[in-house]
Amino acid sequence: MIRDVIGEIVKGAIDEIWGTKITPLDVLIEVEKPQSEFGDYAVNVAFALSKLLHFGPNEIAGSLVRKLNEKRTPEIAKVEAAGGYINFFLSSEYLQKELSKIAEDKNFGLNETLKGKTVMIEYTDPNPFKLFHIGHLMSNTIGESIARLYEASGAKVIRANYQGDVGLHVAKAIWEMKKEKILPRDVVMETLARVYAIGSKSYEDAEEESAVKKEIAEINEKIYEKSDSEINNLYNSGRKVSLDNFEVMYKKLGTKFDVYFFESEMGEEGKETVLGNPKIFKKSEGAIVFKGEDYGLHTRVFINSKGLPTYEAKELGLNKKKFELYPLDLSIIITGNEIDEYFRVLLKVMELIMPEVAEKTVHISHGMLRLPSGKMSSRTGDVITAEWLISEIKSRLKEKENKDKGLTGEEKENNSEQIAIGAMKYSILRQALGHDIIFDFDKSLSLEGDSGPYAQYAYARLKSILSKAENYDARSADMAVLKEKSELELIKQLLELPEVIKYSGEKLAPHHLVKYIHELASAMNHFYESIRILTDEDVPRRQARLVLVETAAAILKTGLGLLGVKVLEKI
RNA sequence: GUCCCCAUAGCUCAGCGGAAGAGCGUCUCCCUCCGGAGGAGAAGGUCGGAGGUUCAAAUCCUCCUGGGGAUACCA
Repeated sequence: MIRDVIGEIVKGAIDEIWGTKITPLDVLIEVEKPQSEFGDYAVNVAFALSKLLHFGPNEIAGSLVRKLNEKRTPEIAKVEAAGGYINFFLSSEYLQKELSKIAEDKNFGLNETLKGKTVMIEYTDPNPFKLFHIGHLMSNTIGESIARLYEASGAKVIRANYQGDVGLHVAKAIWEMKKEKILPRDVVMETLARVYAIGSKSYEDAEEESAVKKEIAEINEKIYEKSDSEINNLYNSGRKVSLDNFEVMYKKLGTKFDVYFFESEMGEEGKETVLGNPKIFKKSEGAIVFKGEDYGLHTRVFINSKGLPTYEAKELGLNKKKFELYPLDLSIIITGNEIDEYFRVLLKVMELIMPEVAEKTVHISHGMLRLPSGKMSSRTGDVITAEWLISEIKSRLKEKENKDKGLTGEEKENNSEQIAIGAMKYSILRQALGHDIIFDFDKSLSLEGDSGPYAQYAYARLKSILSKAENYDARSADMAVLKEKSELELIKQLLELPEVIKYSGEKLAPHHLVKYIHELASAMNHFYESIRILTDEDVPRRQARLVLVETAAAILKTGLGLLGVKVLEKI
């Protein structure tokens, strides 16, 4: 890569000038990307050298530039010293040559740093009997993007989904279903949304030791024991309706899970694990707990006073099972950040009782999507569902629909769905993980500028140009005719892709890729505003420009694909 | 109380040891021209405050202030 080339020649120059005084190991040569007006790449070794050599950074940078200018490298057109920095400008010849290479490289951008590794990524994790809300949308969007980034680095990715099909939330819903005398066969999604909201409100409003709380606790136990046939029937029906509903959403979002885990399957394993480690867990007030305070954490209950495993115990079972079922090199769990500290306790417990699992398990979290009024909650019923959000974006898109491009009704519908989902995913992935997104429609969900639709639109325009073009061929076109600034800037941008993919994957940070995509789409828009393509009289140049358009479109498609955003040929 | 996370332009956010950035919003321009969900330009910041480390701090450390989360049988 070009960074390595620059690093090498700088190292060579340092060695030639000061070889007797310092070794190249004394200083770390970092090649970074400065603001574009300073150059394409910059090296700041002069600052570090100035301390070792007792000269000013400016003077040292100047000496290095003089040395670098003595022998030219074909990749570099110009080297400058400025304010202690050494700035490098790439040559047109280099850019043109690279473009011909990537124009024919179908796998451009991908790398093999994780080849042979198996990685499980657990994400989305919705709970049957509850709605699929925007929190799940966030988890799904982030998890899917990270899964794709890992695949782009050569890993075998197993997409996992852990769904909470037992627990108090289910009991609350069934309690209300029983009260309303709902028959199992009549249960639909709307029923579940309603009974859960009412059941959970009743639970919250009820006094301690009240009949309501007792009844719900009793149902919870019966679900666990599967001892009551009426409850079993309601449970089975509600569970299936929920899961089918989730499946529709996964398909819409473009996720296909390889494995589903259920909370109901983890209780036994988890309970055994806890009981099998009496040195780690302690009895306290009738429950079995882990005293986190000994490790600077807090105490958590693993088996409650009724003898039932809590979520914590089940999570132990789950993580154990993951490694029993698959030869994992890494297990990533994605959740909301409100359970960060809970997870720190859990990981500490895992470290103590299954260190081989713990050391390969990573928990990363995202912030909450918040309403301006406060925390989003599905308990009180003011939940924002994924379904609602997508349809709301769709209706906002209608206001700015383009004039007719000869699309059928079906194509239009598919377009608006994909643009809405793209806009939503883009705005989730746009910011670094872990921070809350204050969900204000007009502010946080942009459809212009740095947004999904902007990138999809740039792609559609390139495709539109290509669809009107005569035959052109990447093998015969000579890229040396591409000399305009906008052309060269676009090529530079294209060449960044491999590094961005690698970096975003390593850092588990899709937002770096999002930033790149915006810069790429912006370079494209600038490019086709400033030059003519189809009407260019110079035939060889027209051919070369078409190859550039085609390559740029392919790279934008790759990049958006890694975000889980679909491109559209026509908008 | 204790423990985590956060504070950068009017708003939403990048940057996380080297040269203050993007989008939106505001103000100017650009459709005889391959799609205006677009392009060109301008205004706008002592990076919450105070110390410290460093040749160099938005970035690292300490304290303070303000916001969010967690803190025993929900997840």
